[in-house]
Amino acid sequence: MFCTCEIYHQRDDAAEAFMETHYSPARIEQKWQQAWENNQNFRVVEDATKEKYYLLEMFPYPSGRIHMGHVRNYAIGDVVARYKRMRGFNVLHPMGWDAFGMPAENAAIEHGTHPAKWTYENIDSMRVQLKRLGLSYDWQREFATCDPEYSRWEQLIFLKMLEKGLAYKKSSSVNWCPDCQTVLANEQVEEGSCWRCNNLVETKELEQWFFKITEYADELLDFTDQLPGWPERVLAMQRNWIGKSYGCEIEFSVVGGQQGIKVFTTRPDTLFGATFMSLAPEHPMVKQLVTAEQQVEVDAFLATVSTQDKVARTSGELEKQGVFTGSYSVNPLTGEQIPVFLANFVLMDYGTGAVMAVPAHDQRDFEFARKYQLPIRVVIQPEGQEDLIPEQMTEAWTGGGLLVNSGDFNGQPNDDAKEKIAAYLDERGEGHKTVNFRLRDWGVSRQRYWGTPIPIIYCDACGAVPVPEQDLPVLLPDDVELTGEGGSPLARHEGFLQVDCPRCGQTARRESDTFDTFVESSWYFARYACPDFSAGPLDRDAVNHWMPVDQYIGGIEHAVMHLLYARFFTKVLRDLDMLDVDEPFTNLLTQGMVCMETQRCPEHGWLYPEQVKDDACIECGASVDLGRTEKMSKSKKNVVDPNQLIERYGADTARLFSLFAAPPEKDLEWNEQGVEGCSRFIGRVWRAVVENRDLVSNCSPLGEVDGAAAELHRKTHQTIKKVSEDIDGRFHFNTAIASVMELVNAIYAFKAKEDDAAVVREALEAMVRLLAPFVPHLCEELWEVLGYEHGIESHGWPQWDEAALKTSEITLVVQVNGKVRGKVDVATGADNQVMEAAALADPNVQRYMEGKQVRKVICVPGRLVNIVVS
RNA sequence: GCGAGAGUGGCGGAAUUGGUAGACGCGCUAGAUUUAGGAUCUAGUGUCCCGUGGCGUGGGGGUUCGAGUCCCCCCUCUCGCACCA
Repeated sequence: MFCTCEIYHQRDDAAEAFMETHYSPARIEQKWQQAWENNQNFRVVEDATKEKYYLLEMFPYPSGRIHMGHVRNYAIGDVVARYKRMRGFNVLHPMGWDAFGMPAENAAIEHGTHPAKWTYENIDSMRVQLKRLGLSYDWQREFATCDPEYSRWEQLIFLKMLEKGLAYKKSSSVNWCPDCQTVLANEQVEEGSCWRCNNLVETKELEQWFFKITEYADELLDFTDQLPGWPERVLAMQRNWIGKSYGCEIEFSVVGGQQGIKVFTTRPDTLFGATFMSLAPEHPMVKQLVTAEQQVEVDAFLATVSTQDKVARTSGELEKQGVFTGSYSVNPLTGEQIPVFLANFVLMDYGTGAVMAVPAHDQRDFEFARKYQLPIRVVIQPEGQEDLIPEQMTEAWTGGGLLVNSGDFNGQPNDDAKEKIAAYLDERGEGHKTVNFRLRDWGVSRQRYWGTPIPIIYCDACGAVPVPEQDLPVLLPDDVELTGEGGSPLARHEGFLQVDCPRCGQTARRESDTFDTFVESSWYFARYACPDFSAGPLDRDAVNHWMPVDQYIGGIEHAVMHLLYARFFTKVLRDLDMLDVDEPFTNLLTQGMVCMETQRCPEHGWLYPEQVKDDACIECGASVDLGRTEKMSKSKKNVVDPNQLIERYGADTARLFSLFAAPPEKDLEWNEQGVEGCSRFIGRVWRAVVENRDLVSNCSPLGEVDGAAAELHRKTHQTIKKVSEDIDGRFHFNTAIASVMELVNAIYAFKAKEDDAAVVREALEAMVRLLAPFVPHLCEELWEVLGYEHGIESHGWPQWDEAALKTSEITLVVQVNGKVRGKVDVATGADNQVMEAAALADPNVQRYMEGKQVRKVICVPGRLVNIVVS
């Protein structure tokens, strides 16, 4: 058919030509994201012919909107994934959703939206946002942890742990808001009050489920020495958290009582100085120790302590308080009767919940003794100092020294006495050496709706009965009303609660608590190996193929909890025969925070960047105060929305700036002008290719080159080497990008003639391929402009040619007495004599040697000559 | 208090094993583009007196032919832990 309006056709052609010569991120980013999806470029299956590489970034909570922290985290990961893929690895790079948690319940309470609806809608919108960044995930492995298919297997793992005795139930104290009738996490207690209703928080004893992480304490600690790919500070934090300490358990008998009191101490050497004893208020022996005369006082004290929340109890700022029980115990070495106190700073869940108090040598005991006028006895005298006199002491002496007032042990160095007193006690059956951990078992019960139900049924006759495997998963009921008050909605949901006992068939009730959401994130990385496996939690073959994660990337805020729980779970899964590795993450990269300057208007408070124009508030025109640079947060309004950024500059620019502005492990300071700079660089890259397209198309192969062309050729290969080494292992993306910028500058500076086309083409191709992991859309498009049909990754990573790096001459620095006085060119590979001769011949060098005697000449081949004169 | 890390131009940051300190980018300055430009290109930009020179990596000492880098002392900042017996 004829067209009646040929003019429009011409216009279309013109428009097309325009679009192809002008960089349009919106067009090419959409084009390539579509292409990757259509071609399934990032889909991965086990492949015995390729080396596997499992790259994982910490999966996000589906809050609904991505923030700059996500952009940075996932941009870093994507560079590594794309680079490794180009290097020929079979890369597993999955993404999913840490989908259970409180924000969904809060949204339900505030807006009446069901947590599931809220969560899945957020996931849908966040997936779109992540895809807009062009991240190379195998989306077919995506899952959300709130999916019943995930819960099913988590519940099964729990049942297996129960069988092995790794999960158990015990009574434990929690923060309790009497008004909201609910349990609060430590971070929901603000200055002793409930974050929601501001009422005073109490502690309350509740029966809760625990995972026996302490059984793995030693292994978790020992393996911190076998994780060379982890940052030292993360390992240090974990060691600190595990807190292994060597000491002694000693039993003190009670005057007039049958049962003794056990204490744990790291200082058995100070035992002769124990002048009283402090027990945790929750100690099980409190009732039997309190005498009738002291009852009233003790009850008052216990009442006070119960109003102090857990955070305050362990904060260190709390005033030391205590009360005498009326009872006495016997110091096993001195035979002396010492009073037994209750003290608010003694914690029931560390050691034995009882402390032998040695006021002369422990600061807390010292303060306590002074307050309640208890005796202080020095048993260690520091060497080379004046003797300690109790009445004159202003603080405890916690250092070393020789024992005094310690019977047969007098005169011994205290380190020796630790061993000897422990041995002596052991002999007499009054104590023994032991180790103690700060790490406590992991309480996993949460009195919440939006979590994985704990698969237990309580029967009056049979007790706590596990839900039979074939009845899994225990599903959350849909018809719940979330108000935020009156405890967990599950505990009030009769339809959910009522169930027959699987063992005896009698009417029973379900457990209404759900798991801590850290449980889901403790094994998701293994499930990515087999997301659709339906015969169990993990497909052993697939998991053994992919695990461990070769590189894990995420925020430092997870240094202890998540990363320790994940390590623990891996060991549990190993011992349950579900996988075969000891540690989940071989290498860990903890990326820094994304920060930005804060801005404040005297009238309107914190301002978003878009509320400021020319350093003035757009509302009132007042000049704004620049605050300090801090982590981006909504409360300070120092945030940049990734979606707006992508709209304005494109995903490639957003990615490039995140990677260029700072090395990954350091904090990144967001700066609009820096973003502009990256955008400009992308424009330069684009034009370098487009403007040279005619020159380099159909050029002859690269032959012998010399002069400026040889220099560009060398620069190309130097850049390939530099970028390869910066990415591989070092993760110095900022310097990798900087070196490509140098190459681009060199391309611009090079005045190409017709017969230089091959050198220019080589430089352009290297530039495009080296940038592909960082700015993939741009590079795919330019690769196509350069005439290639298949995706850029299929061409692999460029190799540098060692021969091309070599120059016939190199420039040496010549120093006289360590100061640079000249530069000379010598042939590559020149020996020391040649170097020295060239250096001595330099006129300026000679000036500085005039009238002096040469003492020594140091030659560093290829670098410098240093002439030492006197 | 304990533990970890950091301190380099106006700013973000380079300098991988001790070998030209300040790569690269931002900002700034000047020039070009026969109009303008928050576009593009080119050049300059640690600092000090005029130079082919002096000084310069938080401060002080040391090792070395040579120190941002190694050793000792001190100062400042950031992060984590903190009544753990």
